[in-house]
Amino acid sequence: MNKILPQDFYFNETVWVAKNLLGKILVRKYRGKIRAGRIVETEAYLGGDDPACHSFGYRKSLRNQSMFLAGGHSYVYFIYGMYFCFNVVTKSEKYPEAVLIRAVEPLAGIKSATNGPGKLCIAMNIDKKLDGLPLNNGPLFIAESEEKIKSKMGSSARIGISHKNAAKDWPLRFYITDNPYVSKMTPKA
DNA sequence: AGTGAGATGGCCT
DNA sequence: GGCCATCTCACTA
Repeated sequence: MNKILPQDFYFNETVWVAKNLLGKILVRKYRGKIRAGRIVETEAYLGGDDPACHSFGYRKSLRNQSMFLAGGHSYVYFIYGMYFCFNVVTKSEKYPEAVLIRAVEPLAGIKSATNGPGKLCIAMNIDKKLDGLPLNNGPLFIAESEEKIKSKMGSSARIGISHKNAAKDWPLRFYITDNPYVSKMTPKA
């Protein structure tokens, strides 16, 4: 079994974590079975000073309270009335920052598409019950990849940010170029 | 290929 | 009431 990432991996700067999660393995244990995928697309959300982040202005609410946990916890929220999105919390409790996992490449036990944040949560059975959990050895964790993947990284503005948002052009989306499982969505104009 | 609308519901002001 | 860190389908061309 691959080595599980230590919690201090997540204490680093959020952009560093977003870039370095590319290639890592997301593992979901559900009813005694393993579902796993290689992370190929992420986005950084920079907490109190990021107008596109749920915790902008350091406002804490029922929905976003998991962002105020220490790095290495999950933040799962419900969006558009039908989808969940999965994030990894970074840094310390003082900084409500996180990395959105936007797409994974299926490796094991996956039966449907994983090339988007809502779709990968369906494929890996990630929902609100997994919100706020430590990503160590529970039903959901992230592990090193054993083989070195030769891949280039690309970046862009984040997807789905309102055109009125001051942070809509911030280049905080990272992905493995030429990977077919990167989402097809494009930033708003 | 690109655009636009609808599904669908919790949360915030 | 309006806004969403989405996705799919139907439409134009």
